[in-house]
Amino acid sequence: MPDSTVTANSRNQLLTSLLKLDQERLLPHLHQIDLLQGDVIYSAGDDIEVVYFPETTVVALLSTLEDGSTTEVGLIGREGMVGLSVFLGGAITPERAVVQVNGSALKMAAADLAQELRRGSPLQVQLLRYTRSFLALVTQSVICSQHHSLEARFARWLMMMRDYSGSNTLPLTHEMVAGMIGTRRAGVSMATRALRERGLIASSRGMIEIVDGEGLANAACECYAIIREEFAQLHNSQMNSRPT
Amino acid sequence: MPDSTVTANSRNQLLTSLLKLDQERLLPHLHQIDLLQGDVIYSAGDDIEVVYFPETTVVALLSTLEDGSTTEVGLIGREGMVGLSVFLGGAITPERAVVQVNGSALKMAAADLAQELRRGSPLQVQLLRYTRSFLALVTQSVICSQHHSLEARFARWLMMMRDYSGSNTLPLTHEMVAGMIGTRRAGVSMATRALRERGLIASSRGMIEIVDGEGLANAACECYAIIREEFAQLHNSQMNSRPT
DNA sequence: AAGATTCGGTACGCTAACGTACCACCAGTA
DNA sequence: TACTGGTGGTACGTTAGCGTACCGAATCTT
Repeated sequence: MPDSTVTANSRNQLLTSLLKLDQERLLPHLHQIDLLQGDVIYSAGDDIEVVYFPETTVVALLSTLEDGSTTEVGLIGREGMVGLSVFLGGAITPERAVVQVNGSALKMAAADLAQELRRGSPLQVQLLRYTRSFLALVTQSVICSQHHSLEARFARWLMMMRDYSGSNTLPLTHEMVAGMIGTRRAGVSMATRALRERGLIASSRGMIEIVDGEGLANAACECYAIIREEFAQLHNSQMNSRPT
Repeated sequence: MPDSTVTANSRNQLLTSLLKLDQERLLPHLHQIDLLQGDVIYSAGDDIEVVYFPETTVVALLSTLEDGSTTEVGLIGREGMVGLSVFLGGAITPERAVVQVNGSALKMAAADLAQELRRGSPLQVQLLRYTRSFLALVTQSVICSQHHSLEARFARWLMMMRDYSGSNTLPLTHEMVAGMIGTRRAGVSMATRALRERGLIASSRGMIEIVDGEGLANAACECYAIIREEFAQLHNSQMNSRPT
């Protein structure tokens, strides 16, 4: 597929919200790439040289402590960009970015993004909005990890993964999930059993399937609805500024 | 004191990092105000009509759950601005903002800020940088509240309050602290006793005093150093772009 | 000075989650 | 086919922190 169709067909909402004129200027700098689950896009402390606009892939930002324990602090899908730090005026990223769901993204050199922003691109406004939503997501995670039970957080996380990936079938080991929601592997196993016994999910080796989405949403903490609402608003504003 | 000296003398680092030219354009829109501990600047869901540039005051952003429990998600002092949402393209704030430390701030109508930004002010770059640091603060809080003990988080919080307020003597009730770090009042009382027995703090009714700052920093979780480093970098970049 | 209110110290039982460990099993590989 | 590493189920003792409650002391009010 020729590069010239990349942006027009892109499913990344930051890009599609731009005018044709602006999209075409970005085109030569964008390159499609397929990302695989487990790919490490950035390690903590890396210089960011490339940013990514997910189309169908989903990327997690992970924060790591001295003792090696990790927690996911944010998910990024087609509504956003991986490498926000560049936009926010920093060269390095404080978190690890790991691909959660196989899929496509468009990549772009950080320098090209910086130049595009310097010329006063409308992308600036879109990125500001996105930053707001992303900040809301992280903010909610603070109080969530403080006050909500493992099971409720797990349910929320599964629902969010479903929304981001568009699939009820998630190829995940308990170990991976544990690293995301910041608990032990054994804890995830127990939560999985609890949710399965309530008829909300099914699971097999390396695979979790959402059987009853509505029920799972109810099992999730309030944070799910709050975040969903925030990103629904972002989506609307992105679509509203989209060229016809 | 006449308004004309407000900006030049301001101790808000976002403002002092600007060129005289830009400062003078902002001047007519800035008004000094004294804030008192407990003042609620925004309630959750409020339309933001005014933003604040703290000079000596410290403001906390609080997130609240359905059951009424709260947790602080960020502190804002003279390095930043209260009302970031305006900058990020939103009109409403998702969190409550409450004054923690008596002091001065400069306030400005949100509309005036928006206009200033529309004209391509250098303030934009400063606010982007600040957003980056603030996001780093919130991000760290996610993993912190997930993995660190009450006592360590309490120690970190005290140290941050010391840094922000510039005073070792903090007028705080246990109840207030509990609302900040997201626990029970009784938990704060116990943590206070533990830290006092270690000779790190002293306390009396409505007052906590840091006796051994270095020791308290050691008692705090690693998050303290990480956040401190992030804001030290912000401070440097703010000072470097400051007019001579 | 008396009364009311806020604040802090402390205690009790309880539960979620931890760290760890062991085992069965499934899926590749030799 | 047997071996091996990754995965998930489950269990045990431990603990941090919860919810709640009660009381005395400090402070404010009148």
